[in-house]
Amino acid sequence: MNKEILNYAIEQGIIDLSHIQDVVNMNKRKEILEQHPYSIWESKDGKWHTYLPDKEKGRVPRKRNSKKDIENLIVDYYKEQVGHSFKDWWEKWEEKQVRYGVSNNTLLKYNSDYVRFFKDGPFESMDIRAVTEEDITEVMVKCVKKYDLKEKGAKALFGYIRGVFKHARIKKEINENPCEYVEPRAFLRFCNQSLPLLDDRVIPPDEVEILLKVIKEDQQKNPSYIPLYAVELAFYTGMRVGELTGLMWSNIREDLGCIMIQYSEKLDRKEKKYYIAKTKTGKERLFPLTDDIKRILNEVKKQELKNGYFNEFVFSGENGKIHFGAIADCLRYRCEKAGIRRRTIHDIRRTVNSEMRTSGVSSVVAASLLGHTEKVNRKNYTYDLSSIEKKKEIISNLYKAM
DNA sequence: CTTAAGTTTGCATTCCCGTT
DNA sequence: AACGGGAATGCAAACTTAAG
Repeated sequence: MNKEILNYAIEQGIIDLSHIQDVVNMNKRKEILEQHPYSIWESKDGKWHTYLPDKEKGRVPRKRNSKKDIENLIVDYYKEQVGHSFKDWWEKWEEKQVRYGVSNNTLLKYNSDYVRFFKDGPFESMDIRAVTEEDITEVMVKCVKKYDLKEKGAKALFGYIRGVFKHARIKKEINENPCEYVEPRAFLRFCNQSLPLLDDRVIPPDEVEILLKVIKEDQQKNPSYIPLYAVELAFYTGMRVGELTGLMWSNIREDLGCIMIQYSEKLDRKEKKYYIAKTKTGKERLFPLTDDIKRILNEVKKQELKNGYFNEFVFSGENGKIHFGAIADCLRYRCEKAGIRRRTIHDIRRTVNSEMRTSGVSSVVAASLLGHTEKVNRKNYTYDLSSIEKKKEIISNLYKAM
């Protein structure tokens, strides 16, 4: 509401501030009663009943003469907890994280994870001073089972809880951190242990062939649809999707015979704004300008000039530079069209690397081309794509040199 | 480990084209 | 010109994974 209108209404006595206070209190009361997990009922003798949470017994019965009295009891109980609940300390921890400078994207993730794991759950209203390592283990086991969490997910969730308790410990709300007594084994053993299949990570050669064919066909049919060229370029460079949309014409260094992969387009999900920043590792890298890449870039430039899309960014459409969603979606629809399972730009990245590695390129060179460390290259990007014939050849030659 | 980039999912919106 | 159905494309929240 407009501030002047509000002030005017108060001055004129149209709005009475004391009434507003009443409304706030009523709402707060209503809110407290709504989140109370136990029902409120009247017994035959006209008495009113409910339970209140209890850290030892779990819950304790309570009885009063009227509904109003029992509600007052509940409201008072929860008011007592104010400032001490897990929820309150989560908020304090989050505020601290903001002060320490976490990004908006991370903040948004914290919030969505809170809703997912804690909202309306038993943990959020618990008095943090009374939470024991058993309570935490119990919550962890419940969440692991409920959400079928993998080990990483479970560890991330535990990381949140530990962070909140650590903060509470530093602020002297609690004397020791119960998380220190939690045995991760107790919940990790319920984690989903399944590993991703090879086909989930890399695109097999026959599907690469089909996709490139579909892309070619669509380029002929709809040559001004720029994302098609970006997907094609991904197949030749293994670039990250943000790097593709962050690519500028000034990065195409014909003089050096290479592409300077320097920027990455990112999205601030809170502000809903795209921005250009450094690549994920913060480093620039050079990628050779091959004939295929030159061909793609020339076609892009030609189409953009023809349609009036041309600007400083390599991949631009009628509304200016395109965003990574367009490239990801473009690939998705080409897959559907080709009748193969959905693939992502990152699948292409893994495929490009695995092709290099299975044909004998060292991790030093592959990692340098893709812009990550050798360790990351081995851990996340190297999959066996060699055919059984190739393996046969290798095994046949095993002792030839001796 | 924590931080944040990337992917998935499920619509919403726009485009296209044959039909009224 | 308006309609309508299906395909293509765009978008955002929810979820997974990469990488320091």
